[in-house]
Amino acid sequence: MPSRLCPGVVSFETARDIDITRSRVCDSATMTTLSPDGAAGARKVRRATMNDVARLAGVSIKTVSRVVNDEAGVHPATAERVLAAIDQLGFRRNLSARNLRRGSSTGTVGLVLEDVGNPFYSGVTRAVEEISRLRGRQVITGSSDEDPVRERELALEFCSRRVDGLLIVPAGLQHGYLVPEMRAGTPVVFLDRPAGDVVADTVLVDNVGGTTEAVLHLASFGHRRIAFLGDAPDIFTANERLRGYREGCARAGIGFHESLVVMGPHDEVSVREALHRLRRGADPATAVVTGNNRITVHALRALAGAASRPALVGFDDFELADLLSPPVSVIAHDASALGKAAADLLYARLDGDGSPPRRVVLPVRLVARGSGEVRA
Amino acid sequence: MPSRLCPGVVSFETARDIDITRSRVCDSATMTTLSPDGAAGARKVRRATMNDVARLAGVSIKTVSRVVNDEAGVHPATAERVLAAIDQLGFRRNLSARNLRRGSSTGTVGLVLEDVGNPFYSGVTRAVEEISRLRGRQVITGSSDEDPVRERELALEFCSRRVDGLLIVPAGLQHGYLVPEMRAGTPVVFLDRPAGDVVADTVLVDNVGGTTEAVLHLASFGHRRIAFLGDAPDIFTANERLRGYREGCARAGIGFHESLVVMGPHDEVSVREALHRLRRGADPATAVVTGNNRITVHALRALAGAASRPALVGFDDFELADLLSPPVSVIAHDASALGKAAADLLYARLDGDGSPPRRVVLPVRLVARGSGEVRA
DNA sequence: GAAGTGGTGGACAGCGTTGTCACCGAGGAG
DNA sequence: CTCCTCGGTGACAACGCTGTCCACCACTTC
Repeated sequence: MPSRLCPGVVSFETARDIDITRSRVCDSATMTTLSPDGAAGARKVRRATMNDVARLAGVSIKTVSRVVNDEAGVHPATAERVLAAIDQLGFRRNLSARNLRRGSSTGTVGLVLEDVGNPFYSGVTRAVEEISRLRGRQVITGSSDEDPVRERELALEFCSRRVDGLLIVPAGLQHGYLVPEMRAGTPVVFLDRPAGDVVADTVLVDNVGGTTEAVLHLASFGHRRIAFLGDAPDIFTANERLRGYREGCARAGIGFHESLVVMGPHDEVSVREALHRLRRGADPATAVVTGNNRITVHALRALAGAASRPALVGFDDFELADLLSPPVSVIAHDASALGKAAADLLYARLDGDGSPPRRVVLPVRLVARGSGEVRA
Repeated sequence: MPSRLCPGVVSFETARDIDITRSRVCDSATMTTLSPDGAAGARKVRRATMNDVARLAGVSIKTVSRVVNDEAGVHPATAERVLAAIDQLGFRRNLSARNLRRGSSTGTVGLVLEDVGNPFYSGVTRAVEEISRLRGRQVITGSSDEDPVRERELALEFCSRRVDGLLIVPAGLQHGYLVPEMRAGTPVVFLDRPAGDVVADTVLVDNVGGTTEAVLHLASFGHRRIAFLGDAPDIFTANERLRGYREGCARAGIGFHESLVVMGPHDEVSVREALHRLRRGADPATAVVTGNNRITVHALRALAGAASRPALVGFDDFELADLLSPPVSVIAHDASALGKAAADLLYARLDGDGSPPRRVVLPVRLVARGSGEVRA
């Protein structure tokens, strides 16, 4: 057993540094049955084609095609021979060649997002996959890591693969590169953020409304010094949420104070420092709105040991928010609803919907759990 | 603003029921610039081919190919004309046709897992994607939802698409269907669980060792009535962890009691009931080992309001475990390490590694945070 | 003037499929 | 016996691209 007992209480670790050199390796002797080829390995072997099957079965290639495609008009005995040959050779129809010849769709859609590893986007991915499954299509994903160049590479690569449609969480603001693709008939739907300079279907969440609501909610508990910790303002959602914050301040009649706003990019340290700064001095912040779930989590960690806590409302819901103490109030929106709405829009286009581009804004909900319901 | 203020404190909700019919829709009039085609839409248009480009540029198709592929020996002026034509027609090389002709790889690998939406697997996905990116390959994913039929469909579909390799989190125990594919030279690596009846590369985590360690850890704090809540025993990892639990009980000298084991499938209700049952009576459990992160979370929710809590160690780490009170002790293993190890193995095969199939067992780590360090 | 030489471009085949059309032999109608 | 139908089958081209090979046009060199 390679790991040892840890006697003490240690802080959170992601176990990212597990030492792979200490991994155990068993050889095949301890394993069972059914080796695919004595000594296995990826020897580069030409795959059997219909031609090979045809030769072996003593029929023409066309007959093989008929059998493979379940076309009528093949003598049962012939079909039998063909199937036996297929089995013997391990033949599997080459979909690329098929699609090429038929000029039909490739049965794939491309999904470009910021990071598949982020739970929010993996929820989106799952929803897209689910809808695509019903439509008989496969999903190819790629993570842009918020890099416009990478986004472009991915999207165009997908186009070269002739995806039937493209779902994109935009990383940048320039999407002119997609115009030829769209003109060529590839529908594109933008998710979570709009494209900068292209008119296309877009699915967003109500960033402004949600943040406004968060501020009003906090103000209704008597808070007048409400801070906002947001992501880098060149990210669409961050900027929108900042707008919502301003709007909320205005509507609550508490004024907008530059000094209460700290935009990112944020990491654990910067959030900690920002909170520290905001909460000292003569007129400290008594409440905080955090601009996304990463920032919320950083904030919670920074406040973990603190004697007093500001009231807190976070944008984005996250698992276990209800089990923390106090439970965290959030502006919730649903990754799978976002993915579903976008996929539905895409498939409507693929079904021939030629109406003008739509912009769908999904509602958000304030989920009050406790952290935001504290009197000033 | 479609949503309203929620005055009270409500319990956790996933916002899954957001009403899409209340979504706002803006028409394109409110949008900006650069419409791809006056009235857009996915009119099915034949995409420009090299032939079209050649005609327009007044050169042969081969010359276009040369330009597109940056081959030497094209007069700059000719290249210029070709590039202009490409631009005008929005031509983009068809990768399927190219790969078909060249007999080269499709530059894709297939990843079949249980659910992309699950944070653990999305971590795996991200790692696989990252490695694949370095190798210039795209990843196609599919979720089997623990259904062997679906897994098989996905894997074979991927093979039809001629993926260069396959990474599979097995849903069932029969994988003979992959033998022809493996024999045809498609390398397959199994992740997280072994295949039932095929010898192939496999990457696992140390399920037995981890659970044993959890039990010994709890026993070291004086617990002698340690319960185990595990997933359905036909799932490999669940069964292995049960084995580890037995082993731990044996080594701790506390005996194995059938009545302290409750295997799944589990949902929130069944976990709640199981815990309730285990903790009453004359000789109640004073400690619990939970068999995966879902079960751990269910257990935490069930215990949230309770007056007294059993000591708890969960298999699988999860975000925020350190911020709960008490912080949750876990057996941690790393999704991205798993994905990376599997991808590395796959690419080694693609690079020609013909050695016998390997089984890699990644170590796990006990991360003691508090919930498990409670005296009996 | 004949024979190389290097730079430029095209004709053609073929990757693995499928759509079109034509063929062949058996059987039924006239 | 001829004509026609019809089930079963195959030859062939083509999908979009690239590898091979060859043609052509200056030029240079003997």
